[in-house]
Amino acid sequence: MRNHTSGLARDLEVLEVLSFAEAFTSGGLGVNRIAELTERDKGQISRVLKTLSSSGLVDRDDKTRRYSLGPRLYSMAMRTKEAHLALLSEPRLFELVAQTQETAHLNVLRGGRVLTTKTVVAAQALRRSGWDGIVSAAGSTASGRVMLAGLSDEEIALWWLEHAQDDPLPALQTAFTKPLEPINRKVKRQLPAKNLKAFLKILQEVRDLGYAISDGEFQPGIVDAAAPVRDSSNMIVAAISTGVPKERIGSQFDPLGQLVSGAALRFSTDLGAPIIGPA
Amino acid sequence: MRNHTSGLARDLEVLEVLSFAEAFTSGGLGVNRIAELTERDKGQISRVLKTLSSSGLVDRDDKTRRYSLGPRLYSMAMRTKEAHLALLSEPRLFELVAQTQETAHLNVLRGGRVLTTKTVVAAQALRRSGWDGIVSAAGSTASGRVMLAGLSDEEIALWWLEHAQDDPLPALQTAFTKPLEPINRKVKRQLPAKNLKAFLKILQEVRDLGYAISDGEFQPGIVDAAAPVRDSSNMIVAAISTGVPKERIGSQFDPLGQLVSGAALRFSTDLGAPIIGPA
DNA sequence: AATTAAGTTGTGCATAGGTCAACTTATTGT
DNA sequence: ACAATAAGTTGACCTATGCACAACTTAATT
Repeated sequence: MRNHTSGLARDLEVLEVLSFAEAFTSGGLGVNRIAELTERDKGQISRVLKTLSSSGLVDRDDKTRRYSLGPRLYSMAMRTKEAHLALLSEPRLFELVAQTQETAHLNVLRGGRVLTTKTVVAAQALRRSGWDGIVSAAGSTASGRVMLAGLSDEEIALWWLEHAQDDPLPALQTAFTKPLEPINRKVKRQLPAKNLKAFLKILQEVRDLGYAISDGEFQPGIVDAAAPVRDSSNMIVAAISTGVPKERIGSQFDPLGQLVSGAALRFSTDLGAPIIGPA
Repeated sequence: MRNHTSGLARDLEVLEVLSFAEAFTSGGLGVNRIAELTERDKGQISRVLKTLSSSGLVDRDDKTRRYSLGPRLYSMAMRTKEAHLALLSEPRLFELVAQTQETAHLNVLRGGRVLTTKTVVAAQALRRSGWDGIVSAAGSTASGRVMLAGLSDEEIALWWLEHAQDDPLPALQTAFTKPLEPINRKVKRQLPAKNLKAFLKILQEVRDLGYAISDGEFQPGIVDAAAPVRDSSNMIVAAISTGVPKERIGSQFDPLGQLVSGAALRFSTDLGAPIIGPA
């Protein structure tokens, strides 16, 4: 079968590059730099950027001739379902922060990874540039597991086949940091479970508990707890999570799990989820 | 001249359509509908959507086979927040300028440095052609201190270890533009505090006050005052600052600090920050 | 089960876009 | 100030891309 949209896919890489650049540079990137990073011809990149900027997805600074992500992107994003979820989740995340005194997140599942769409930090904390938009391998985070646990075993098996090998970080990010080296996909990552069977067993435990725990898997020394958020059709659409330093709770996971579960349950009812008794 | 990116432009129309639809429909649009709205072949639209959804820009509901705007859009937009902050801050900076008759800035923290992203100059100010884009060592500016004060002491200690030796000049920017050359760290700068302990003490004072003062540290003869800006997650995302010639206010710092605090607080509520009582 | 609608995949052929180079406009250095 | 170098834009050839149309597969409706 032929591809038929590889040109589009290539052009979208320009957006990816600009997205990463946003975090590291100010003032955007020039045509040449983008051409290098995407390994394409600068002439073509010049034309692609012209089109992208005429749509408003990227912004051109006429003075410096540099490009960065545009305002249209922002206004579009505000219309996504994730944006609504992020907005609506706010009060519940604040409640959770008040209870735990730790930073709380709202996460969604995208392919093999978990994407943080909203973060509420505890009063006296400033998480450097925030985790919003950061993705990580779904299988090794509490949030990922709690969302996967909502699937049937067959669906999980399919997911496993498709995504178990996904890198924990998007390949482009490393490509960006070391722009001259080819994308290296060899890096192995530690799966929380070596095989599907063990993974299914873990997810069964998650179902029984109602929440998931990650003991230092995502960040060393941090215990993460996550619970599922369901919408009005009782589908799991997101996860609420929070991370606590290991020394604060030791191995007393349950109280934390209960708090996170409570927050997720209240948010679910906000969204119109049916109230169900203890499963 | 030939067009060279009209295919891309056509494909971007799909995003436009989806963005438009987001407001009026729930559950997204199907391939056929999108093909109608864009006046294109449904086969091709099917393929375009596959590409767009594999990039995460659009989201496919496998159950209903409908497409809507995706989470990647949201995470990209979150990275542009800095740029939008600069835009949104304008009216509040103008207010502050009206009150102080001095130039006001919006600053963000980037690594060990403070970056000025927006400047509003007072009418009768000597034209310094703007500080925008200028970076300076975070520890020795009022803005840097006020943003660092939002961190816990442990996080500040980490920051100190990592960044206390950073040059006042924008190493990050050049490092990015010329990734192969080592960052030059030889330049010494004067720290406002010689050691971490003294620095922590200063930041504690900043917390108590609600604003930070820099008496001639940044520029000789200029007193800078800065206050923290918080977003809807209650996270400190920027600082508003203003500099006044020493002879204008002598050592009467508080009135200036109050003005800057007020401006920062109003801007914070613009951004949806929770209104909290005196901490 | 039959009918209709929605979505996906296959293939020839025209054209969009990749390559490379000439040109124009900034930036740097002497 | 000028030359030299770098960054960005435009031009033209030619092939791979993606469009049109249709065949096919899958889901919804009767």
